[in-house]
Amino acid sequence: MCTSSSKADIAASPLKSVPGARFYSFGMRLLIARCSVDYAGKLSAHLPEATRLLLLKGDGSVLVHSETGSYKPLNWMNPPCTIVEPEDGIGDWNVTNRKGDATLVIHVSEILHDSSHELGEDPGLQKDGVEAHLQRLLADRLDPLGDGWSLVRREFPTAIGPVDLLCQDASGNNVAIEVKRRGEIDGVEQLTRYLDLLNRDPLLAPVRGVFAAQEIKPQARTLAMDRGINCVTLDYDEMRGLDPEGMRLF
Amino acid sequence: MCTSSSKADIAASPLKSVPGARFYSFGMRLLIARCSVDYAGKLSAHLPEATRLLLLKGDGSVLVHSETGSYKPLNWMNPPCTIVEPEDGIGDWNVTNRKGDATLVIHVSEILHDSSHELGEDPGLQKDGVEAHLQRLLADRLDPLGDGWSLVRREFPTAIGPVDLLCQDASGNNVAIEVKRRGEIDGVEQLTRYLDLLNRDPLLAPVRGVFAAQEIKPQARTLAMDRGINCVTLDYDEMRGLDPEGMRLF
DNA sequence: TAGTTTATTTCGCCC
DNA sequence: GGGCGAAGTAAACTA
Repeated sequence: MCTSSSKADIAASPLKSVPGARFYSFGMRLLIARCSVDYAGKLSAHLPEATRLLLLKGDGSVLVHSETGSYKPLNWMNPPCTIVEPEDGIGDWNVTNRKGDATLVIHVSEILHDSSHELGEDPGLQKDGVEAHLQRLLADRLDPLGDGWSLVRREFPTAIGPVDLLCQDASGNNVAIEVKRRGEIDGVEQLTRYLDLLNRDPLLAPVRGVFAAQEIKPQARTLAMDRGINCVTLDYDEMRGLDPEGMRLF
Repeated sequence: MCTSSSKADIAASPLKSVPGARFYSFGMRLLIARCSVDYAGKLSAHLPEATRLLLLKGDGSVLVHSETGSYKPLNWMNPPCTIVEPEDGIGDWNVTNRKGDATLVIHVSEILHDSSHELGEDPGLQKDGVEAHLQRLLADRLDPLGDGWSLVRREFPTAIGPVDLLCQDASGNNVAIEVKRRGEIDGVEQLTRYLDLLNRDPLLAPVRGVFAAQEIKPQARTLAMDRGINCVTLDYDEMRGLDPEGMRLF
């Protein structure tokens, strides 16, 4: 029925205990259980008894998955919510959301698997056509910046975070480049902070800045010009066409 | 980092093995792994390395979940698709869909947990105002079925799933009732399977069937009659009005 | 922060 | 099976 191997069997995810019940704080818990489910919120729904995966996320959200079907769970509860679990796991698991306008009751009759895991924060998804890809395309071919440019490093590290691109122009001067899909004032401020820092390093200085984006808002352009930062508008489709490397993503 | 308990550690879900790789046929596999992910399909997306839950469903679909966030996975692959796994699990897991217009590559650097489970078929979700509620209303008041009926059990369990209602008619004969909002051929087939099973049990046999729905399609009615299954059309509003218990949902 | 638009939408329903 | 519209929409983006 089940095979299992875990590299570590250490302390469970932190749980606050109260008599007869436990509340989750964080961590991810996986249960394979025979259960029926009742949901009452904007609508009412019911799942007849069957064996399912119960996924209890660190933020209190709950997902009920079956063996088939797409990524949408059969039933679920969005965070933030509170889970109250019966003493031995058998019985009603009551899930309520913070707003109090929905409840999910999982009637567990048998638990076939139960494990908890600490995953930590997730850096999150990067989609193409956005900053990450623009940065890659630009790093591969610096043409839009001018002739004779060379790349020093992508994601050049500084104390306050990595600069998107550090380059040298045709004269051999260092240039810090901030890449955005949509260039707004925030981006100019960000680049300004990087330039401040980079220009304190005698090995790099003088470093000037280029603000590169698919679209640059007038206010951002004005601020950039005022601070001596050049603006470059990037044509995504053209860059993608120019650069054979750009065709394969990541 | 992890606590785990499994009731049974028997054979894994059936897997077809080929040199250096395994293909899934069914079962559900849970992996907690350090990984990065690349997706290329209608769009391209990338997940930097982190520890995540990899959910490999029986139909070949794959879900990549983090510890937070709602029910939508960070990344996923819809069924049907094929999973090719590296020899020891470390390395690239290649997921391709049947149509061949999308690929998902999971670069696994460390596996913290790995378990497989057989869940079996799921009876599926029943939404409000419909099946579940009709079932409850009918269970509370069996009037629409005839006089002198009594309820044996709601969701009477069988090997292939729960029967909506098991009743006894005025003569004390068992009757299995399948409740649908819209009665179609599938529902009749479903009830037929239940009846087959129930009638093998000498303690229950003979068990006849009743197909109850708000609306019964002509084809379904014909098939039901042909199999000796009675059809009952349910008037939702009338049942709701008759039964004071029926007013509160679940 | 709130309103609007998008989605690897998913899902149900009708034809 | 293809088209249409809702979804416990969720999530991203814009103002």
